[in-house]
Amino acid sequence: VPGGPYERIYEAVRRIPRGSVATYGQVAELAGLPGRARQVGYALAALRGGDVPWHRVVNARGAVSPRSDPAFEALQRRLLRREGVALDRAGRVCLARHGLRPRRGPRRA
DNA sequence: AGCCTGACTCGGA
DNA sequence: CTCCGAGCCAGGC
Repeated sequence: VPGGPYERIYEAVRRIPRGSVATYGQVAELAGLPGRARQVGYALAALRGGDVPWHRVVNARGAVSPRSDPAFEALQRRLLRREGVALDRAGRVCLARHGLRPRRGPRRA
């Protein structure tokens, strides 16, 4: 739905740099919807392809949120890895390294 | 209208 | 570390 409230969320997700990830809460804030992390998940669930890098969104623990179809979880991890995002043994993203950070660049030598 | 569900998060036990 | 409860919003019945 173009122009709908979801567009702001999608727009925020598009702003996540390649090789970085953001939490649902951060996306909500970037979209101007503080405290509505859940709505972000809902909006992303409504995605049907398109140019939204949904795989760069993870939960506050840095883990890929469980979803109805586990196949997508694997896909998300694969897409992240393809972008150079490191995942630990527990399958969690190193937020300290790839987490969206206003202060410190995501990419650091 | 109410009730249930879901890609969430936080604080407390 | 894990489990629970409360707050959160949109949709479907």
